[in-house]
Amino acid sequence: MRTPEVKERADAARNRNAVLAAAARLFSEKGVDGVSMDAVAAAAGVGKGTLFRRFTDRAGLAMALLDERERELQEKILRGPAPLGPDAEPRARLRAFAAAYLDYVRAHADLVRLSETGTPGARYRIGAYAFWHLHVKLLLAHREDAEADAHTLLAALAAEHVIAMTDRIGADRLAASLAGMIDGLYGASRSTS
Amino acid sequence: MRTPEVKERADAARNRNAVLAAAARLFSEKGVDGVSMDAVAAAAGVGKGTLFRRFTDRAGLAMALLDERERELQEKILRGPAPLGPDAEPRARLRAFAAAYLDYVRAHADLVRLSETGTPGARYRIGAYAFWHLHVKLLLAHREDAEADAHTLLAALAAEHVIAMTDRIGADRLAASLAGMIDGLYGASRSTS
DNA sequence: GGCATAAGCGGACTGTAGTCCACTACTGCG
DNA sequence: CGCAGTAGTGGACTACAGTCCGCTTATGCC
Repeated sequence: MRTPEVKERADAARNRNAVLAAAARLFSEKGVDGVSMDAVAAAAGVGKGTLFRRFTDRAGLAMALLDERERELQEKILRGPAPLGPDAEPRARLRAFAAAYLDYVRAHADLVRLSETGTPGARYRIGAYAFWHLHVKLLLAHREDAEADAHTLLAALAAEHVIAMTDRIGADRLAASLAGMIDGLYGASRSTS
Repeated sequence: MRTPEVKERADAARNRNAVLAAAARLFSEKGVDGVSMDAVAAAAGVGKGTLFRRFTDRAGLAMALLDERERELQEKILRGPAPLGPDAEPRARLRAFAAAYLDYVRAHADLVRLSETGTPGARYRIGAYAFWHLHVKLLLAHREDAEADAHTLLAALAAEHVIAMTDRIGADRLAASLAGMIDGLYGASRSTS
């Protein structure tokens, strides 16, 4: 988990791990949509109250499960080799990010969708989104409003969209379209710098 | 409703109108999220089964309510004056579409979100999406993969995204970012905002 | 007008997310 | 070591979306 603000009691930690393990197993066995929160609680041997206290809701549980994978990608971006890492040129790096993030979403499609679809606006409030957004924004520093453009680009990487597009045009065409869009952002800069 | 494939029985039509009227009233009184399907059924004086038989689910009810507004915009696009209508240049027309659609979403934010958020992928299956997509695709005919690019552009107009962005950067910056993105797709040096 | 038939109806029922709160048992302190 | 206090627990409970199926009634035909 991301930040235990205060030290966590031993029994609580044990239960949290039990829940994560049970959830991971059930989700992979029956699919994300085939598992109820009751089932997770029962399989983990805890009560429902405990489950919700720790993870807030279904989306929160999904986020916790994604946490590790997500951090791998963040690590590669911050310290890994080019083109993802800091040694690449911005445009190439942004293209690489889009491709890598697309892979990440596709690899965990249902979980990511679940994590983005809980309460309205959930996607935009989670720490991970802030990270991706900051990264893209910095790579778009030449734009007049890099912050807004970063959001716009990330919209096309929302799980809901990625899943639907994978279905109807395939991941390759989606990736190519994103790459083209990125090129457009470098080629048609409205900034004077 | 869009197309009664077969003639509809008189009592059915009466009930459908009662439901739409009741739903419109309740939604505007208490907000979309403050109204349950039971409440709509009760207010319309029909049973729950009837409500679901006609509208399938919550999202379907939202779509039915949006139907008329949506068609107004479609009409302006198909036959209205420039820049939205067919007499404008593609780029200007696409910019105008993005702005107009953005307004449409913002004007009915909760309903549109509801209509897009029902079952996973709902947004992409409804007829309206097909219409917008076709329109954008035709305006992007010069692109290598106009179909994919149209999807990518529309991703930034999903209700979820529009609502979140309105909150955090404001509609104007979102609109400007979309315009810039469109300019990028035309490969051009800038045109006036 | 009377009848057959299927479209339409409605409300009881099911499954699930999320809440609540009385109870339990760690943990730190004296 | 024993106690106080609070973090943690669990399962009964609520609210709601969506399903099911036996009953009702509009409609078209004779």
